[in-house]
Amino acid sequence: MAVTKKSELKGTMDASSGPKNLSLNTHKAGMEGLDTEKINEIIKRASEGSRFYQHKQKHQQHLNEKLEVMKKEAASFTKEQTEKATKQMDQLIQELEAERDLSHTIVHVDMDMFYAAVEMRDDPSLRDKPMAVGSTGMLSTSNYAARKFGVRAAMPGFIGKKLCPELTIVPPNFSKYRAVSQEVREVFSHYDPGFSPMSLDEAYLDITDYLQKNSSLYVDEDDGDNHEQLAQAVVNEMRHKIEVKTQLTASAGIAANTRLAKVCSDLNKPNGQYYLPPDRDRILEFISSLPIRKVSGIGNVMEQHLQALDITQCGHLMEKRGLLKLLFSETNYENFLTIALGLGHSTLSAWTERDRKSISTETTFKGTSDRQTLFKLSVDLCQELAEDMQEKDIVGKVLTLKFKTIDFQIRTRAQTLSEATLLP
DNA sequence: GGGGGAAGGACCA
DNA sequence: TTCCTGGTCCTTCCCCC
Ligand SMILES: Nc1ncnc2c1ncn2[C@H]1C[C@H](O)[C@@H](COP(=O)(O)OP(=O)(O)OP(=O)(O)O)O1
Ligand SMILES: [Mg+2]
Ligand SMILES: [Mg+2]
Repeated sequence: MAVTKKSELKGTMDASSGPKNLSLNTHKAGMEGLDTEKINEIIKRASEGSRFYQHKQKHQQHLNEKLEVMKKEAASFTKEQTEKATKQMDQLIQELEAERDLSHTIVHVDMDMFYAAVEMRDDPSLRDKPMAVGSTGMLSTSNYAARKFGVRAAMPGFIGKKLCPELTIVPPNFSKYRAVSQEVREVFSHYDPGFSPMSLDEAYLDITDYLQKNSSLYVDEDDGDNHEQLAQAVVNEMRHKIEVKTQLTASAGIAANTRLAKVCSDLNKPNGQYYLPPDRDRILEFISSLPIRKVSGIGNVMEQHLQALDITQCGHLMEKRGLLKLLFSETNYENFLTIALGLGHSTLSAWTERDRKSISTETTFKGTSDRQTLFKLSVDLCQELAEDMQEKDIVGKVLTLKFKTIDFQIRTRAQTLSEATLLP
């Protein structure tokens, strides 16, 4: 059992932790095309029979049933229905196209194997050795030597050890990562004072202004169409500055909007960058063969839904747009269209000065049903959360208790308070 | 049809 | 033997106006 106390400022809930499909998450990042056969075998053997694995299988089974229902529904639509839906989607496309904005240059910067890189920098004995940051219970990230063995983020440490017995596991030092992150952000602010940090190790920058004002520093004037040269030079310099300042490398993607920039930052990892020209045809060409899973927001479950409809690349979203309109919610099919068109936020205004919506603290411990033990843990978490809120000068309106059973079911109980309150 | 509340779930780093 | 933590946003259901 695990217990969480969460205080929220608005009114929603959440859960966490998403398992993978049936085997290893090979798509994400790091090493491509190694002996995945063997790796999956080891993972399966290590986890088979465990409560976690049982839970995962149950989840997958439930999903399979839903996929079957969806496929039946998809087969039941008439040609007329699909054609009509396609026409309606075409109308939407017109509206979306009218808003396409290719005038901004957005950069997504993402540090390479961030936590692991910091630990390797500060302890030379860890370099060249496979290592990961985390605990026996869970790894936050791994270095590239470890990724060769299939050791990855969101993998429990004990499985990492089975894949790679010589793996060194280092406990995380969050205050250190926060300090490094601060240094990196100082570099960002030189290129875009309004940059949007998305986590400790990544941020979006809108360098449109910077390019316009400083182009003469990087390229010869009157050189015709030099946007690529200019943007590449600026981002290269930025990554270089980060490396000089922190001894850590970063990768970057340069494109006309945040969605594309994010995809691009992954393409030449580590210590590389990728430039996608702000040109409609080039963007559509790029996006059409892109695996849907590479798009931020499409996870394991949605990938399986789409795969069941033979949609694996973003271009397929366009081909099957009528069917998608009939099967999915409005938010979903509109999102699919923007993906298929290579659209996204071309400014960072959506992210500026967002107030936080929730604050929480949770802990996982050895399973118990003992009332007193659970009560004591709850009180401690409340205490911790209250201190955290006091420190950050936050008041809450909704209090949520979250608990996780030994078979990984997550339940939440929430109560709205009549007044925003600090101490429950 | 809507808003507010409660519960659950997908996804991200 | 063993599968984290702290966030965001979306969907569904229910009650009620
Ligand atoms: N599932 C997770 N749980 C906790 N922390 C995580 C998790 N995934 C990632 N992190 C942390 C550790 C990472 O160093 C940091 C940045 O994530 P991310 O950029 O995805 O990977 P990375 O920087 O370690 O490697 P990469 O070189 O692929 O970018 O966030
Ligand atoms: Mg990273
Ligand atoms: Mg990242």
